[in-house]
Amino acid sequence: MERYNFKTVEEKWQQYWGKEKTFSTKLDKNKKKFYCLEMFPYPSGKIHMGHVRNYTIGDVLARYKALQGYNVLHPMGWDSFGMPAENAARQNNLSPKDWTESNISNMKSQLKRLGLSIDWDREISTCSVEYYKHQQQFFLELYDKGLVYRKEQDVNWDPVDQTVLANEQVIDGKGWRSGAQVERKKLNQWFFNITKFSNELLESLNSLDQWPNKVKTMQKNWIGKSFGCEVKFPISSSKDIKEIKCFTTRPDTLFGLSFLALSVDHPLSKFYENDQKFLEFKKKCSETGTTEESIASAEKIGFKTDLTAINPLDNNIKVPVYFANFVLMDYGLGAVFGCPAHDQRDLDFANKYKLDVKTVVTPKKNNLNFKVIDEAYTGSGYIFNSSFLNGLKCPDESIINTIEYLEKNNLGEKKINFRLKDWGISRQRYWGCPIPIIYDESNNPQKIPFEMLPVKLPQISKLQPSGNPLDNEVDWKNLTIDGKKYTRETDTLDTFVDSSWYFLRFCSPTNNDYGFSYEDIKYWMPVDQYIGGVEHAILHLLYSRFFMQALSHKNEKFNITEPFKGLFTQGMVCHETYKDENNHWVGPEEIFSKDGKKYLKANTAQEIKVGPSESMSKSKKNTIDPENIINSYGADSVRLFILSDSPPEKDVQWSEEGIVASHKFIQKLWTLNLKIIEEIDKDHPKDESGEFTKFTNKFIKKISHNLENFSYNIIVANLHEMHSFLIKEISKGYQRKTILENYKKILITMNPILPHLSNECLEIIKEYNGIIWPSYDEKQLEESSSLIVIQINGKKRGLINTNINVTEKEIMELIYKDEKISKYLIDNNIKKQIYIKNKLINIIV
RNA sequence: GGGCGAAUGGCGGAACUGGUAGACGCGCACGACUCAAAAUCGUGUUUCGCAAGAAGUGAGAGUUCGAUUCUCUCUUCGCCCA
Repeated sequence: MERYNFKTVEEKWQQYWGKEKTFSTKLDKNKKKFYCLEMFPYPSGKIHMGHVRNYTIGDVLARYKALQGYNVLHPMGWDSFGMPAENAARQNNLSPKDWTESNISNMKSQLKRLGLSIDWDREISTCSVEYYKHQQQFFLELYDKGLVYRKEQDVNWDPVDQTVLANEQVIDGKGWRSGAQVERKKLNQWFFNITKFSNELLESLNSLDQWPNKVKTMQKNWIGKSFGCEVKFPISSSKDIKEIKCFTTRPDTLFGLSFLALSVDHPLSKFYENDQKFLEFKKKCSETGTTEESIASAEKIGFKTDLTAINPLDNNIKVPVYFANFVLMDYGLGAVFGCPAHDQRDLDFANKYKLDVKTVVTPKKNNLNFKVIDEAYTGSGYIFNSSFLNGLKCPDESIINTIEYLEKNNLGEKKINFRLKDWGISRQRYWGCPIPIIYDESNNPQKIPFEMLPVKLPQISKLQPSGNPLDNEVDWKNLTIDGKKYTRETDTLDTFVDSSWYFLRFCSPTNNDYGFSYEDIKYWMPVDQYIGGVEHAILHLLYSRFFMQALSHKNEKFNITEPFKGLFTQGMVCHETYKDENNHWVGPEEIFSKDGKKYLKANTAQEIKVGPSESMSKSKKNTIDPENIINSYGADSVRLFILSDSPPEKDVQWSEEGIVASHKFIQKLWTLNLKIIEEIDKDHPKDESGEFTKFTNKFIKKISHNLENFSYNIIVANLHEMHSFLIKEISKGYQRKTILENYKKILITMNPILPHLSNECLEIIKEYNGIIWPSYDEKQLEESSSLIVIQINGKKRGLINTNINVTEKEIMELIYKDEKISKYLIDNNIKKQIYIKNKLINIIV
């Protein structure tokens, strides 16, 4: 029998799609649009299984919507600025541009072999001038709106490599490459004022009803709105200091006050600039990293000042003031009050410096002997030991009352604080979008004149091993305008900026004078379905949402506030892990199996230890190269398997057996096709059964429903059911007309998942033209008989197949005739009967 | 520590608004074809039991005629934030 030649067929259709420009999309106001977008890849060199899964999920949806008649925008591009290119260039002595471009061309051809319905005419790459010139324009626009500013901020500084490190490059407080102890260093950097929109970004989450709750919660927590209060603490000191303001979410614990703690960058530090001991302490603080985690895990240390703070609620309570390493200037006011009994961090600090610990919250109202010793109590309860606050229910009632009291007596005021910080966008890197700023001779920053855009990234033949590359490009860095000397900003933009508006660019990929045209985005935006990994749940999605806020700020023409209407986060692709007897990771390709056990190929006697299935990663060597798999089994097999074993939002386990099974199934569908062609040719004079048409209608309903719900794994099961039904049913004898009509519909419903095979079969039966998503006939779904479950006392005792819509009385008669069931009724009185029409009867005896 | 989510055969997983638990696939077993093997096809496969039957969706309670599904408590695991 003829076997299915996936190589020829898949290549044929991929060429056809390319030549016919099947997936090129044009703005068409008469058609309803559907914008389907998957997170664009970083061009690392080769596609991996995660990409295969992401883009297959998106492609199924895009093809389904297109068959339904939508004008589908399904583009693809490259998130092509970033550090890996710079690292690779340093290692292999080539230019980041060449490295990136060759990766793109390789990955593009790999993606094409998956048979994705992508409009390649809209391809964009963020590292091209054509893309980033518009980004520079946006930067200046935001600058004019006052949403860009410069300030000093701590960075992770690697003293050996003379470079700034991202948080993930700091491992155990050391630089990932040099191994040097990372320092905190202050640097002038550019910021986007994302916190201006904290409230909008938070409130607007409520409108995103097609986002997973999980992601919305994560964003909510990240923005971190908290209600609290600024409290004024009077200071007694010989210096010119009257008061210190602290932000707190727990003013109700004020009577538990035992110290104030200030950031070393607090304005008051100016009084200690000549104090050698303070400067030493400040230096010590800089040895801790800048992440919240490293600050939380570092030992709490303090520098005691000569100041004394007075509790605003009771002038008799006087406490010391410290500078402390765990207080950061960019949270709240850079000053906090310490209440050790009800905050673990404060308790650690108080114990270290032998400060008072006064318990002011008790879990039970009557337990007035409750005392915190070495574990802070942060739960709810009642206030005590607190003068006029005693007895208040904590936290809600007590906080409200305290704030009210403080405000009335002008001791503090209610404040809302956000955890969200402004977005630092400066990167001391070469391979990124240049920041369109220049500095005059007194080092004052200013916008580059508009007509001098774009600021092109200079070609650098050889990157130095350390330092900021653009800083060394003297010819590029220095420039003269109207006889005046200037230097360029040598930092580049965070690559998250690149990905914060790329979905707008896809709408107008060739628009030359602006990043997009308003006409295009009015039609295409928002993205109807965005699909990608949950690892971008916070930053990328939040930054993109901010970018829409920023662009629409003071611009009536731009009225998109949320870029992504629907969001779907897919799970990861996992694989078993293997280790040899020396505990070294071993890749799946180095292994063969015999009698159910796995051995090392190179050394046939060595048995391999099989570890748990974990997400594919190079370090664990448990990756599978999609290209090899496509070569061996074809794109349709890969698509089928990547969708089949798990729901798309959960992790899926890649297995050799699985892909083989999918491939076999493709062959089976081909065999079915051959059999159907035979039956078509036979052209039986009349239909011997109505089951085929009935099945087709049910099938369409199921597949449509499962497509709408992303239940792609169930669709694969439906396809198997379809195969086993049809392979038997078809030989019953059907007219040519009946077969063609039904089989065509079935092939179309298969199309989103198995586009090559489906198209090929449609062409063979000469039904390729005018394919649209089939509808189903409700009448055909009606059953002529029903299978009724008979329960006695809630237990299943039998099934009765009978006419549709039988009455309860008729069913009881049938039950009495059935000995197997009726034996449970003899000698028993029926107390109650519950009858669900056409489904079930439960008899209580 | 806080938040969110999950737990169903040997394995991945089905089960629409409470109504036949285990669809579909993998694996395994047996059979057919074959000199033989591979491929292919067929049958079976939750557990205990020869059977009749009984038990069964992480554990325990509750609501209900009926709970994988709803409520509460607990255990374990995962993710995010600290």
